[in-house]
Amino acid sequence: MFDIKRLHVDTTTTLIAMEDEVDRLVAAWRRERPDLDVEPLEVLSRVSRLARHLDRARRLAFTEHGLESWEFDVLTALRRAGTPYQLSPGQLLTQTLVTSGTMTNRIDRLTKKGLVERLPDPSDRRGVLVRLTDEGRDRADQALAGLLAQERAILGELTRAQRGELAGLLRQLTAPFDNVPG
Amino acid sequence: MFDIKRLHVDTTTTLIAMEDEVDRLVAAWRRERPDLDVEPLEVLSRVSRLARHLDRARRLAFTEHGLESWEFDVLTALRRAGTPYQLSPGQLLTQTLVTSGTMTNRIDRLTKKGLVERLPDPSDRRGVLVRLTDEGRDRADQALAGLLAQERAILGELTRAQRGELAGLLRQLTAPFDNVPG
DNA sequence: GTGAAGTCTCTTGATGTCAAACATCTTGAC
DNA sequence: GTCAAGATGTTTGACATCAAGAGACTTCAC
Repeated sequence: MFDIKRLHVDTTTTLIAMEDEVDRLVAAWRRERPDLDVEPLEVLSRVSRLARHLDRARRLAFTEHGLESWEFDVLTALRRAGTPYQLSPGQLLTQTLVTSGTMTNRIDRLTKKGLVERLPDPSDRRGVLVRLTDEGRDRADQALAGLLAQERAILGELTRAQRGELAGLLRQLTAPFDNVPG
Repeated sequence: MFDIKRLHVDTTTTLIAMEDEVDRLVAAWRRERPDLDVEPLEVLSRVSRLARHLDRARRLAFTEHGLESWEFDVLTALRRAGTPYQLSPGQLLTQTLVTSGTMTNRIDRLTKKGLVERLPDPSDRRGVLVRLTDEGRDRADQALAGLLAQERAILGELTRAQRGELAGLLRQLTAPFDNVPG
């Protein structure tokens, strides 16, 4: 088993490692269901919970720039595509992990706000291309700067080496999802 | 900068490290905005995306047990509390990271399904206690076993030591959120 | 005791998301 | 050519979530 929790049984110096909600969660399971091996929760429950915290923090950061989180997701996907800043709804799906109906709705709303526009795909008459307007591009750039500042603050807990290690381990978990069309 | 990506420029042996969507995302930003340091995304975008993938996988696993994800979250929080399997809505909030209105709604629906029941708090007349029914307890236990099996499969990518390391690094990021009431 | 401030849960209204069905177009085997 | 299978984007209806605020109760200083 892991000894990590041993590090902070001494409550006088919590500098070494703070307990988090998942520690309490896992301890509770070990008490209630000692027959079960709940070790997987140590990793994956933390991922889920951290993501929820990040969602909330991002929401706050974006409202300062007059954007919603979902708007940021779509606008930056287009921004990353480079000139002429256009992608198909299908390409946007794989980047944002939402369903196609949701994406249609998002494009509608962004079009109404003048941040993107819909064009027919010249090479496939079923298809559509979504293009960023100039204002959409500016808004995306501003919000990205804000987001990075916030994320840097959150990651201040870790050294550069730790961040690299964490990124590598997470990549091993995400790669199967991203590469097998699931 | 990180050298991690260097590991898999050789496309003949991808055993070492597979590229994921965030690698592509970061590469795109470095091309489009070379003036910006987007290193924080290497960690936090992976956390968010992995969480979305996990959400989907969990949803599938739970439907096999006739439960929704949100039902699982509430039922297991009560299950972990131990006999007599009851908590206040407020305690459930902090564990599930939803707003109070959402929790009210969840308790309503679980009550209708006969999985929990609402009792007046004997020590505080503003308060309520939510208690698991016998059926609720059984359903929670079954679904937990299913979830753990699935999570073990996902984590098969990593060695035990890597899982321990990952858990430790994630704890450092989640602890500030969990301990400073935010 | 009394009042102000805080806590706890529920209600309300707006909104975003999903799953599933659908219309349109493309592709490839024959 | 033609037709079935697949791909693409949209529509629909149900539903869960959130933010904000209201109502009921508790706590604590005085």
